Order: sequence, then C-alpha cells, then structure tokens
Amino acid sequence: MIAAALDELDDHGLAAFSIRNLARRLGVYPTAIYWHVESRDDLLAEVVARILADAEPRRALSWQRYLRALFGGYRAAIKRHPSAAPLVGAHLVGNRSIGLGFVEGLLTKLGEAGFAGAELVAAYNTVIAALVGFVTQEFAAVPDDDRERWRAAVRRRLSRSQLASYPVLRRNLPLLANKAFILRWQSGSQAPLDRSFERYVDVVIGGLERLADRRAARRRR
Amino acid sequence: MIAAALDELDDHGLAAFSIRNLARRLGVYPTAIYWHVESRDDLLAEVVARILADAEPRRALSWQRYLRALFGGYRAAIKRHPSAAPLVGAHLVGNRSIGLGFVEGLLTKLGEAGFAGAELVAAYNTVIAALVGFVTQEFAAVPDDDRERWRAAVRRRLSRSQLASYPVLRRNLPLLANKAFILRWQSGSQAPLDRSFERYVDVVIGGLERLADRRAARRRR
DNA sequence: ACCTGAACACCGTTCAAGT
DNA sequence: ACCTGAACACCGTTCAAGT
Repeated sequence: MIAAALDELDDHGLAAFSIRNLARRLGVYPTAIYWHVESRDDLLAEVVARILADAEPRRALSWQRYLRALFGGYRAAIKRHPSAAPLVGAHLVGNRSIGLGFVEGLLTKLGEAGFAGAELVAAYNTVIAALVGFVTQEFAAVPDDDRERWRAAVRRRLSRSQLASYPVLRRNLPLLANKAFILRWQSGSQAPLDRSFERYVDVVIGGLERLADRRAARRRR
Repeated sequence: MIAAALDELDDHGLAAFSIRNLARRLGVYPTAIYWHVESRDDLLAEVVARILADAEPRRALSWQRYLRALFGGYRAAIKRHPSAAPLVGAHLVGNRSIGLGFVEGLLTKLGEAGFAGAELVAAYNTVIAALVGFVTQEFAAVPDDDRERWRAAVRRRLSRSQLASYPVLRRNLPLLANKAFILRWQSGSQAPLDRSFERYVDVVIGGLERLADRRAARRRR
C-alpha cells in the first residue's frame, strides 16, 4: 500500500500525487485509503520513512567517515526517489519518519568528535540541516509542462548580451550554466552536481573538525 | 496585489493559501487574479522575490563577513514570513525570484576568497545550499490543527521509559527537547534555534576558509 | 477487518463576455 | 485594461452502509 504510493510518486511526481490517483492504481475507492492511513500527510510521512529506512551508516566508522557515509547515503536515497525531495525537509522537522536510533547514533558520533552539552545540540542541528539542504535543492523538480520554455528562458537570461554588468558571471558562464543553483534548467536527476556535493560535504565536515579542534585546545589550557 | 498575497500567506499560512481566498481578500472574482499573474506558482514566486528583495549584503565587507551577513539577512527575512519557508527552497532552484546581481556578488566574494573555475562553482553551490538548508527546516510549519496532540506525542516518545536503549539521548534530553530537529514540537517561530544557527554559520564559513587555505598552500608549492 | 457509495466543501484554470 | 460569470476537471475528507 505505501509501496504503491511510492510507485505512484516515482511515476507521476509529487504534483500529481493524490489519494484518488493512488486509489485508481490500487483499483479501489478513494475512501478505502483512509482505513489504512489517517490522512494524506500521514501517508506521505510513511513513504518518506520507507525511503530513508536504510540510510544509517555503521557506527564502527570514525565520526568523519560516519558523516561522509550519512551524507552519501542520504543523497543516494533521494536520487532513487527525487519526487520525494521536497517532502523530506518538511517531514524531518516533524519527528515522524525518523527513528530515535538514528538520532542516538548521530549524537554518539558527535560526542566522539568532542562535542558535549549545548555544543553537542548545535553540532547535531548543524548536521541535520546540512544533510537536507543540498540534496533537497539539487533534486527539486523543474516545472515539467513548460520544460522547454523554461530552458529557453534561462538561456536567454544568460545570453552574453544580458551579462555586460556581471563580469565574473560572464567569465565563468560555461562552468555555471546548468551546473549552478539559480542558473540551472534541469534538476539533479538529469544534471547531477557531484563535485559540488563533494565539496559541500568537505566544507561541513571540515568546519566541524575545526570547531572540535578549537574546543579541544581550549580545554587543554 | 502580491502585497495582499503576502498578507494572506502571513495570516493564514501556506496550506490555506489559495487563489480563491486571495480573491476574497481583494473583494474580486477568483479569475481576476489571472489577469495579473500567470499561475499560482508564478504568484508565489513573486511573493518569494519580494521577501528576499533586500537580503543582499554590502560588497565592501570581507568575504567572511559578507557570508555572515548573507546568512543572517536571509534568516531574518524568513523569520518575518515563516509560512514562505518551504517555498524558498523550491523557487531558488528555479531561477525566478533571484536577480543575477546577487549571483554576481556572491561569485565575486568567493573569488576574493581564492576560489576559481570549477572550485568556484562548487563553493557557490555550497553556499546556496547551506543558505537554504537550516532556515527552511527551522521554520517549517508544525501541523497547526493537532498542535497539542503532536506535542504530547513527541513528549511521550521522549519519556524516559522509552529511552532505555538510547543513553546519549537520555543524558542530554533537557538540552534536546524542543531544541533539536526531529525532537521538536514547535517551529522556529515559537522556538528559535539561535545558537545552533550561529554554529552552523561558523561551520560553513570555517569549512570554506579551510578549503581556501589549502588551495592557496597548494598553489605556493 | 476492510471496502463501497454518496456527499461536502473545497481547489486551479480556461474562456467568452462584459465595461 | 481590467473584471465578471459560468464551467470543467479535479481535490481531501467524513460518514453511514455494506460484506
């Protein structure tokens, strides 16, 4: 049933996802869904839960490798179901969909990194926020209907004549076009941002490392 | 007209936002809206554009201070209109709502930091993704109707008897409850995550600094 | 335990017609 | 240039009734 919902989402996208379409797929009356699930939101939360089910890394890893695996696994999960990308941010904040085991694992790893107390909370929130940030945007859907029209609009906007007052943009245009947020006309499913994601993970882990080092240095004094 | 749309959004939230309700507020037929705007999505994109209009920092700042101001300004803008939080991620990826002037400014600043070529693109994407990540989640709406019920559910989930197998979580519970993603029952409007956001910005800027330093060191060799 | 069937109160959007 | 008015093809959800 939520497997069917996930199929529906993958096949037709979030915009077209409805209880009624799901019922059609199942060959059942729309109202039958409500015996299995409390509401549309509840249903989608369960779908998200299934998508993220096996994203938790092994705890034997060093905290840096653990985080790297977490970011990679999360991105891979969304890559398999890009239509769910916008849901995850919305549902992660609400607690459902995520088990406390995952929370415990992350807190443990950040503890090993040297964070404790209020700083542990801050590091935890930092990781969760960063985890969702890049991927949500990378796989955000492009309006499907006028895809070609939109592509043309972005291209026109980036045509060299328009860019007279934006020298840095103009100079780097070939590298930026369709490979940078705001300047893209395809989502991450068609045009993945692999290298940017790698650097993003480097930045987050590197930043945490520096924070941890400084706390350690302060303790030694 | 899009001012009225913003008011409607602020007053009743995104879930209740509809062309028809906006028309009611304006004392006009729903279909009249379509003379001013192409679609509901288009309307919301314009609303987002207005919200983010004055978020660009002065370019005289050092790149670190520029980024700090950018993150702070963005958060302040969303704090004023939290109902728009989920829209921004969706619309930033699509180019509308954001001027090329902002893109040029950010690229310039990252150039000053020492990034160039493909690494400039990666740094740019990192900043945009990070910019949206935290705030989108912090201000994501809590289901309004069953607010009390949900709060109770989270509390029950975090009751000490449930936490026997999660020692780190249990030990830090007072610091985590309602102050950490997944473990909250209020959104950032009611329970802001100020300290976590500060650390988050530290991590992103610190991570970028380290990346820039290493590139500089490699060039010197 | 699980589904049907009717009904309610909504949506976004198109298009012709008015002023 | 800007709005009315009718219409179309949808929604999520409730509730009583069936099996």
